[in-house]
Amino acid sequence: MRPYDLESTLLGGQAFRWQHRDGGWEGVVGGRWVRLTSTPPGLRAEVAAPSADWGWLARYLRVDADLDQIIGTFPDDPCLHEAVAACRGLRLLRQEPWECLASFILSSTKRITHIRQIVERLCERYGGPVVVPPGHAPAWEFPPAERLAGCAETALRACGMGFRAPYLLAAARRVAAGELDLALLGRRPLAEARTALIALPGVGRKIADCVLLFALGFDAAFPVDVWVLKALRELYFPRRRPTPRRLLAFTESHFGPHAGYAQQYLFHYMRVGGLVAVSAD
DNA sequence: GCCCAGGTGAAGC
DNA sequence: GCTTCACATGGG
Repeated sequence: MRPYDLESTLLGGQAFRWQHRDGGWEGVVGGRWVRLTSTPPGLRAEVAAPSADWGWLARYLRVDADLDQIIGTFPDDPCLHEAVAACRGLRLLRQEPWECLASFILSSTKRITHIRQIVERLCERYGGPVVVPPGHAPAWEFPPAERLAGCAETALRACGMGFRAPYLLAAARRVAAGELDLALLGRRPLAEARTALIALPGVGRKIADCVLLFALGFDAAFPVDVWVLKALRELYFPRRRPTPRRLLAFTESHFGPHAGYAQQYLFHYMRVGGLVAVSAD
């Protein structure tokens, strides 16, 4: 297996439930408790309930993704190569669409640590318990849309999500009612899937692209948040500030078919402070 | 106390 | 079309 960096992948702002414990990463995938450890050149997974087939985990971790091939499609651009070199083994996950959508609805103007807190509170209160190893602290699944659709807005607010509560509730109701079929979106063209997501209140281009990229398999999606915006401006438009329209056109044309991977490398690179050294040159 | 956070929607030029 | 601002909440 090619390099797989669990820390930058699991804690880098794609998913919000993984916890570092005793040298491993513990989380819940598809209602199953999992503990992952890095055992170069591979990964080791422990589960609490017997599992005959590991397809669900391989799919989530995208272990079949050929990282070298993907990086090979990036433009020949020194800034991007520097970002890639700085976090070798950073991967994209393929998350459950509902969990991903709900989590990113909660993400607007929130720090990653705080998003994690809100999501965990939501799971503790409304997610069913999952099987954990004997003696292990309890763990919960991510609450299904049907469960949250039945909650009062005030109950959701009590999880600390503030003005995002009505947005989460509206999304849960539409998914639970079958008016929005997230699995189906993954089989539609990117633009169509994006339009369907943006139709939800509280979901704009950025959150839609996160869901397209992190859950629905659209590697060309390119979420632009404050960090990536900063990276794009400093690296590619150092002189004058581009209009949002022009910036969008650039992200859609410059980075290639796996633009979303490039985005994640830039995001991670900015957050660990790598760009400071580059722009100081 | 003040500032800001993996944004969005509405209102103002 | 582009810019500005409110929107809850918690941590630095």
